[in-house]
Amino acid sequence: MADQQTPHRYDARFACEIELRWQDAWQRSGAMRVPNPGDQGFDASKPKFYVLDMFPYPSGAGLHVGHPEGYTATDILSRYKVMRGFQVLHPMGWDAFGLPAEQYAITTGVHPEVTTTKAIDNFRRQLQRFGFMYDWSREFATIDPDYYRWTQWIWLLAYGSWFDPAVQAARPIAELESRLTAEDRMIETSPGVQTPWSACTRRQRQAHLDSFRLAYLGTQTVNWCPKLGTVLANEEIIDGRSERGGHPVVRMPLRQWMFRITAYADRLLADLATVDWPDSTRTMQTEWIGRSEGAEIRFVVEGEQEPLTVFTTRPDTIFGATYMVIAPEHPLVQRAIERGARGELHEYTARARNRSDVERQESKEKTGVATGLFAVHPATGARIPIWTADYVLIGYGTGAIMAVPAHDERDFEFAKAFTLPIVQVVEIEGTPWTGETATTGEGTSVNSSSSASGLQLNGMRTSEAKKAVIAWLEARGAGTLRVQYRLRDWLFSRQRYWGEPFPVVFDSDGNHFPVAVDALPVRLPPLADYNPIESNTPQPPLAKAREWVITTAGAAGVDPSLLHPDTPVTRETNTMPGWAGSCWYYLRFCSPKCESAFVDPEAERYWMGTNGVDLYVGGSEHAVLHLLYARFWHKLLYDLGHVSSREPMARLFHQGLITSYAYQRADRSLVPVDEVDDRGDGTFTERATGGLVVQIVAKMSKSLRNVVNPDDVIAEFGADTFRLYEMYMGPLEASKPWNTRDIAGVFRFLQRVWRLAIDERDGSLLLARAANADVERQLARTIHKVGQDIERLAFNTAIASLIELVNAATRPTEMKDPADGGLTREQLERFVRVLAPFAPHLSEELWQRLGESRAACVWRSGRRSMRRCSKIRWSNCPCRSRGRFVRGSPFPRVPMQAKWNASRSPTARCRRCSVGKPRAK
RNA sequence: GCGGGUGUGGCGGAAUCGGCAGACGCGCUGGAUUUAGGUUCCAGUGGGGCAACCCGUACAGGUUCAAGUCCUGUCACCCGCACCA
Repeated sequence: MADQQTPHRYDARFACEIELRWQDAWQRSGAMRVPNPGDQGFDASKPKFYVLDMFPYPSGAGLHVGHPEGYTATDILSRYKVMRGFQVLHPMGWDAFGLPAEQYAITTGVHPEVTTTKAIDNFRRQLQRFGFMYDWSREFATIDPDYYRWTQWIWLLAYGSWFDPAVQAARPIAELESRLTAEDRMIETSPGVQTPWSACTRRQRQAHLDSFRLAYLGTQTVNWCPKLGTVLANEEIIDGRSERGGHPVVRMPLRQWMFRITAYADRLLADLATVDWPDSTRTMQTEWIGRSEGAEIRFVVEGEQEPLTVFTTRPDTIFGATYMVIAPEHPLVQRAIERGARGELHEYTARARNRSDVERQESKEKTGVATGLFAVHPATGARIPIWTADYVLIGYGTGAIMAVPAHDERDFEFAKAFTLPIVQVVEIEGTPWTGETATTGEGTSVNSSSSASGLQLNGMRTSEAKKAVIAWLEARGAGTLRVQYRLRDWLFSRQRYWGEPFPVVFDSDGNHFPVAVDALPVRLPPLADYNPIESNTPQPPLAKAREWVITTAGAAGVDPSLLHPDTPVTRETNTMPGWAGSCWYYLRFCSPKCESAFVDPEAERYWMGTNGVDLYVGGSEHAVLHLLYARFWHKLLYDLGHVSSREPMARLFHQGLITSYAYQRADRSLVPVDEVDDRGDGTFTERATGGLVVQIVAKMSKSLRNVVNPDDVIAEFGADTFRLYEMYMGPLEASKPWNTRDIAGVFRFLQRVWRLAIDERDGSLLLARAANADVERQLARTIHKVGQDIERLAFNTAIASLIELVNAATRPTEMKDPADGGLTREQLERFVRVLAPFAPHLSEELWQRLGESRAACVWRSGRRSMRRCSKIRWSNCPCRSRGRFVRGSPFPRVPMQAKWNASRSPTARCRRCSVGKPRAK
């Protein structure tokens, strides 16, 4: 607190006062507005820089200290880039559809829009208090009808498109239709029946086209989460439980809207090489897509028309296939039951179906039942039994495998459990075959020949044998090369209320029809009761809005040429998942008010350019889900000519998690932070008992009472200190513990800055009469370093060098005349510029007191000559005598890179070293 | 189990290219200023030793004139995936 002697001290009250004043001034002057091409103030000569934060889900709990971490980083970079002459787009908005608001509505009956709007207002207030340079005129939320209108529009675009394998890109489905008409192609109208296009009924044609749409209605085994009352995408499930809430998930077949993301698997994979993203994230996406090359092999099944098709990555081990396994859900199981298999089979498949994924995860013990069917080995002609077991998944490959127990651990375990034959067919160097375990990996084929079929693999390397088998299979029509992905199509329907409605209706026969683009948005109807409808088949809450659901084609906005306006129709009652709005928001920020398109093409070309967003900052928890989905939508838009870059985000950066300290008793139970005393010697005690507790690092959580509220911190130190503290904690990408005690350090730094320039007694400027040469050199070096550090997002070291500079320039107490120390007016002006991106309010205040205006605040790098360390260029001494450094030896920099040779040997050099001279700073 | 990452003082961390380990901050110690506390300023602060010096970047080896940094192995923690054929 400022006392009588120092009324002009930089304390929390004063910091808050100038912060609010400047925030208001920036807001009123429109300093944060960013013009678009064609707008007033737009300067086409300036390069653009688009920096984006992952927009938040505005929860009722308000801002968390984790939010401002990334936002401060991007704000510093934005302010720096503006000073460097860039036109910077740095927007903010709200990812506002989602489960928490809906679940709150279920318990309280308050409409999600009410709670969400309130939460948004609170988030905006909190963010504005940090002085972030967001262009608030571009703000929007995904729940705004003006926004979700275009989310629905993009969905219709996918609905009206197909993936043309010839060009590996999305094309309008009308092109496919005209091609079918022109070529009068034969299409499959029912299993095994081919009909020429011209002879097909309208229904048949429609069904055929529907099977190609990128957004399509598919019956799939879905992940139903009873607790959440909705289905979930594969990506939203971790260890058989919902990512959100950790509730159990069961599998059931359901007709749902899907996205054909698998069509883009290869491009999503290949283009990862073109972006500047963290390796960890690219690896995770690569693994999620899970491309594997192998063969599809068709086995003849005794007494069946249809062959059994399997997928294997090791076709070379075909001679080691001693049995087959099909998933319990495989159609052939049903055939086996029909053909009179034992009751055991029926029992097993029924049990496997009901077994939740959680249970499946828990026990990996192999179970299974023989189906009684036999397949014929294509090379040897041997009869091999077909089993069913739940270790084979219906969702991957063909849901069937040829089991090669000798060279696959899972098959080996199963063969041991059911005493099935095991035949070694690969010899692996360094891993001798013992028959005790499976040997996996590549090697040389053995026991792999059959004179009858002419397939000879013995002696071949694995890669060679694979090719030979595939060629042999293809020649006989018994199989082919195949690429398989782990990635599945994206389940896009949710049985929720608080999401974007699908712009689609159904007639009484269940045919679907799109809502015309000019009838968008399809608005979410209000509802009194948000509870999910209890039912065996999942029923979305929207079904309760009966007047909305039951309507006519005309009222719903279906094109009259598709359906007569009086036709009774029902609306789709599923809604889109939370990811929908975040898939394209970065595009809307380019022209948030555009009414004629989802994005204004000129604005899109300017801000997105050919590489997309220049820097995207957000948590690594979105490494797969959001970032994969957004890339998919972007590629779809790219194919259809709506965006100009192949990838949405050129550079990606994940800020680390801000954790907190927690305290543990000897029995590992946790003690709330506010019940612990620091004894100051690195040990901690529990206040109530006096017992020793151990400090650990944990996520902030209510139960540990270690959650830090940004509002409280700002009230105590000001926003500039908060910003500086979070940036000074450590590397941006690292996870680091919040330590309230450390904030004082950066607060004191800002006080020193203030005291350096301002007399605390009367508020007047304190300026040095003449520049000190050492301080001047350090200032030049600091400006250079801070610029470099900002570019590489190393804010912690940038701040450290600012502190060093201020420490060097600080006047000692005993100095009588303040003009003998500190910085000159000109030096102070340069210093304020480098400080400004980090502590914008304090800097602006000093800048104004120096009589300058913000517009003139450009970044000026120091003169190179002034950055040199000192007049005598001392350098690192490579000289060692008996393995020891000899200090203080002068040594030119260049030869360090040069090769060492005898004449330059350290001993020779050290003879010339002048030991004992001081090292220059 | 597989893949990726991280291990540096009492604490957060620095060392960008293989070149004086511990910048900067917290905490702690001492001093000056102050009636006092606080504030501010100055100095010290990896461990051992009176010292010169010795030891020190998870552990064990290796490469190199030189290793926190590169290589091999081990351990611990974190993240992702997990019966994906």
